Amino acid sequence: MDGRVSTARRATSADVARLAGVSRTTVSFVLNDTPEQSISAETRRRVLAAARELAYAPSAEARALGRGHSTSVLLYLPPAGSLTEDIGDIIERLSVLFDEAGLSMVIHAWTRRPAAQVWSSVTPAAVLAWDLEDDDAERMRRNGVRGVVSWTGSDVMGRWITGPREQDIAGVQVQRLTSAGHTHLGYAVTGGDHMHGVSQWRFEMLRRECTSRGLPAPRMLHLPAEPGGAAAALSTWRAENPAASGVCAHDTTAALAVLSGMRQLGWAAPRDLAIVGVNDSRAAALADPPLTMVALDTDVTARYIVAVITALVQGAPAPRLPATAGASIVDRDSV
Amino acid sequence: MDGRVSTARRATSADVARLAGVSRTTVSFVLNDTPEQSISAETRRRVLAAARELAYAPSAEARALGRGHSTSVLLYLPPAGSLTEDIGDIIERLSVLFDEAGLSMVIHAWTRRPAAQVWSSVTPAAVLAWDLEDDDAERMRRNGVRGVVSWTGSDVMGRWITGPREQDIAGVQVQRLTSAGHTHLGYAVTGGDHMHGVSQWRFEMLRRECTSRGLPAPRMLHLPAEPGGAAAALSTWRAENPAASGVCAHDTTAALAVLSGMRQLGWAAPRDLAIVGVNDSRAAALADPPLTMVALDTDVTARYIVAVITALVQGAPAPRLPATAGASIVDRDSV
DNA sequence: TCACCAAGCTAACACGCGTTAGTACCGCGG
DNA sequence: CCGCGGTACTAACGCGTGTTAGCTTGGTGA
Repeated sequence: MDGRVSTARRATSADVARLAGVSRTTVSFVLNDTPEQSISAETRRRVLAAARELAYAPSAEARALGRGHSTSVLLYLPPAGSLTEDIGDIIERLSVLFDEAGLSMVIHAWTRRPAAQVWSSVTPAAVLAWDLEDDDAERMRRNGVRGVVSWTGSDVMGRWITGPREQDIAGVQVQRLTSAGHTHLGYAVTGGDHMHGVSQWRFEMLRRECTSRGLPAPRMLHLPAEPGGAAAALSTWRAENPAASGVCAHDTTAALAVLSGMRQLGWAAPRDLAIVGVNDSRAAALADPPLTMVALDTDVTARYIVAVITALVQGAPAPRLPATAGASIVDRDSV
Repeated sequence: MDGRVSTARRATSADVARLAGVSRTTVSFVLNDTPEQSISAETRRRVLAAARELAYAPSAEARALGRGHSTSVLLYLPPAGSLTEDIGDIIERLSVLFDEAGLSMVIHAWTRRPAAQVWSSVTPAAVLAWDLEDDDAERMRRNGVRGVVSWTGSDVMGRWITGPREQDIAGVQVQRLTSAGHTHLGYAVTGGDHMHGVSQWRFEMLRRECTSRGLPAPRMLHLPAEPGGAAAALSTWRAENPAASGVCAHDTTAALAVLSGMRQLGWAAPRDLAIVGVNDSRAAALADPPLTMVALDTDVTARYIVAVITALVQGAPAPRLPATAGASIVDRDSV
């Protein structure tokens, strides 16, 4: 119950040096396996033993200070309310992978206050943002951030990350619906989401996919989050687009909202309307009927993001998108 | 498309000093409003102007190096897969609040590798963990971490954070079910979750709540994630506990799983089984029937967590739990 | 005139690390 | 005996802060 502050001081490389009876420099050479330096086996053994005994771990701050940039990656969270299960999965994955790459992930919510103050607090090696203005990106670069990557924005980097991915998603969705005989499609999204970059981008990809296959352009279906409103929005949308028989939902919530509205109207899926959602989740699997979803391979996606960022941090050319696209269909009963 | 590295160097306090025509020390005095130091109005003005012109932001690393600890709070993520919508909300809230408190939040996934190496990468001022072993906590304290807080563990700090909260949740759940006439209750949880500290802890709280009200102890209902298995588990559970008429679900997924199993068995909620879930979500509101849930006030919770941690970091006594408990019922149709 | 004080500012150190430029030692060919 | 090269190590610097001790300058009382 006490708020007592431990006075324990963590071990420094000087402590290790003292215990091993060598200089601090030698400790650094041993622990970093500095090439072109010859250390006798006996000395190396003593240093390692001392380090282990003191549970020595180098200070990231001091290291960053010397090198000029830290090993932390600043991740801007998506707009409020969109930290959902699937995004959570990717973040979890990213955390592990960055860890393995020797980087640590710092998370900040996306607020509109002067960006400088935010990244000043960490001096990140790279910034991974959900959606990034061009001038923000440029300002970050000018302040020494080595990698600036956005998931959805107009920055070139962004397309590397999610652009092709979004295209794959749209492709899988349309493919599944057309193979079931649906040609007139809709794009369903809930709440204020339709204003965000992600859904704009995905809607655009969907449009391109449809025109490239010679299908009519998809029709936007904007649903409120409450069940009652969903039914109303659904019936007016059907009245305006009588031919539409299949809908691509933006996420699990949108798919569930469509389902809920249909239930109120006495419609059944897929008989009256077929649904393909994006980002599989437990809620989607447990819905009635269980939802057919496009699953994003979070591991592939996360791995690629980490590969791009580590490359940028090291000044190497960024890798090309992996061949395995990472978007696959999970067939259930809503198509 | 180029991975070019910007050569731009960020401004340091020395740059500001040069531009303002004063010493670096004076710059530091002005920018930190160091008390007991007298700076002329004119000098102060020049320094502030120079700092603004250069868009100067102090280096967090250098500051941390001097002070001995950083301003970052290390947040251990819950075990894989449990980063759900509501937890996401809290994390989002935490990020904003820590930001306002001048702390930055670093996220690490919970892996079982030597903890030392993890927190060495950030030298955190505090650690906020989902579940923490006592010896891990002690080791962190010894290594200079000022605040060690766990959400669910046996650490005293943990009880400050979520202990009373869990108790409130259990209280609200039981209250709602008993007021609807249900006295024989169950506790539903999915997947491997029943092994984790959170659900153990909540089950325990539920048990205490029931005995304190003179009700029989709740019966654990463990559901697999797939719909089919849910139906089977549900019917054997009912066979073993024929009197049980109400169930407290651990989260949205558990509530949906119960619902899905009931659907397969031809049961209807609340007629055949009443359900109260925890942590309201959009999926719960869109279920059939819409689920009655206990909503955790994420803002109150997050605010309290931040208050405790900032107090610990500053060496002040931690505040008492706020009066508003932050757990309230969201009435829908499953009770 | 001298001592003294406050105001306003600066030199210099510490923080913990990586790294460059060295130093001491030793064996060996000339 | 001298020079040379390789091995094994160390002194010292810089990274950008915050902070302590001290330095000048001008004014004031004795």
